[in-house]
Amino acid sequence: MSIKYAILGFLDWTPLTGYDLKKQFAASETFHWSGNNNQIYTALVQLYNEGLVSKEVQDQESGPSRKVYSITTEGREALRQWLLTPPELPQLRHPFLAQLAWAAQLTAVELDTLLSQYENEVYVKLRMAQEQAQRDTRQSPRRTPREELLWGQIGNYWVAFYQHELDWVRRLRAEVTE
Amino acid sequence: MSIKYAILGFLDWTPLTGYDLKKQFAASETFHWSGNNNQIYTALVQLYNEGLVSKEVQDQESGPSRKVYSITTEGREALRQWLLTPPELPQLRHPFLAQLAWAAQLTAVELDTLLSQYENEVYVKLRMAQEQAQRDTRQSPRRTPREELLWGQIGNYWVAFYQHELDWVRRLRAEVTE
DNA sequence: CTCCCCATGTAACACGTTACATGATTTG
DNA sequence: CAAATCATGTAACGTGTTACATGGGGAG
Repeated sequence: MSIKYAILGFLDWTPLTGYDLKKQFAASETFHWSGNNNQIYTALVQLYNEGLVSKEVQDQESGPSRKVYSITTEGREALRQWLLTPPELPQLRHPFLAQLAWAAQLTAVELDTLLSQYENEVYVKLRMAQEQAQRDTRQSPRRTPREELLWGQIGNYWVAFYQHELDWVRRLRAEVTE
Repeated sequence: MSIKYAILGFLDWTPLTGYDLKKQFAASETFHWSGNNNQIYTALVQLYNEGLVSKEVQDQESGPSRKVYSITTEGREALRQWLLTPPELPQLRHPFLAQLAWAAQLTAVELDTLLSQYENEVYVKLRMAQEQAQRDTRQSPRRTPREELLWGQIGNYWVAFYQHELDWVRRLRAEVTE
């Protein structure tokens, strides 16, 4: 469960509640746990039991009490250890390729419709990634130039990925049409 | 469970056993169900119950009896319907980006080591994808030029993906070093 | 009045990976 | 003699998604 380390990373930045973390995860594809209640709250409990985070309960007049989590010294050490572990390769799941694999039996029009739909969806995603990257760089209050560079290149990564995808499908569409 | 449609696709090509399918899946990243026993055999049972495939049991003198599955007319129809469904966007899971997000706290040497490890792993993957693509085109006994084109572009896709990844990490490494 | 935000959590389900279990035949 | 290949399947576990449940406060 690498979500634990992602959480430790955010908490190393500043103390946060489960709800805050949920928003952080939802905001970036890099932390792909799509704003997932289930995993975040259970991971926080586990991290707490392992002593990697501490919590401060703030009772509120209305609603459930906020639980603000902070990283502990042990947590910082665990995070650092994880940072040094060998990198994992990306996992790309691409059901559309499987669809295309058998799509030769479609008519020319049907196939082009499929490709054009895909092209549009990718285009929308690309725009979203671009806006996200801009938002990130504009307000980026990163701690060091190194961190700034890394976050910049990460945002960049997603833009480039969808751009690459778009180029690919456009080329394919052209080839299929002729 | 889109694995069912992937199976139907292969069976539309030629009758196969579960074991054959397992090898097919293992051979290509496009069908990302990593040669997964569990899902293949249960999916076949389900497809059979739904009447989308038929099976011929061949008793053997030794070992378990082979079950050769063929696609039925209903199966062909289901496959065609699936081919026309709106395309799904790719899902890219990239834990290394999450690692990088917090890697600014590492020393320059540690960070470069990490990036160089990653570069090597991606390079290996790229080479594997290239070989796979070559093998595919060389022996490709595809049914139509359209199918040939599509399979070619799919193999191509994986090569381009890892190439893109390699370029990205090399650029990043250069930027971090200076 | 409805919808969204805050804030916590649980439950059910779907999907994926690894390992286990059996056992003959072939290859190194 | 060990190992990989053929060929079937099951079990356990881990991860990920969606929906449910509760309930106050504010905005449109």
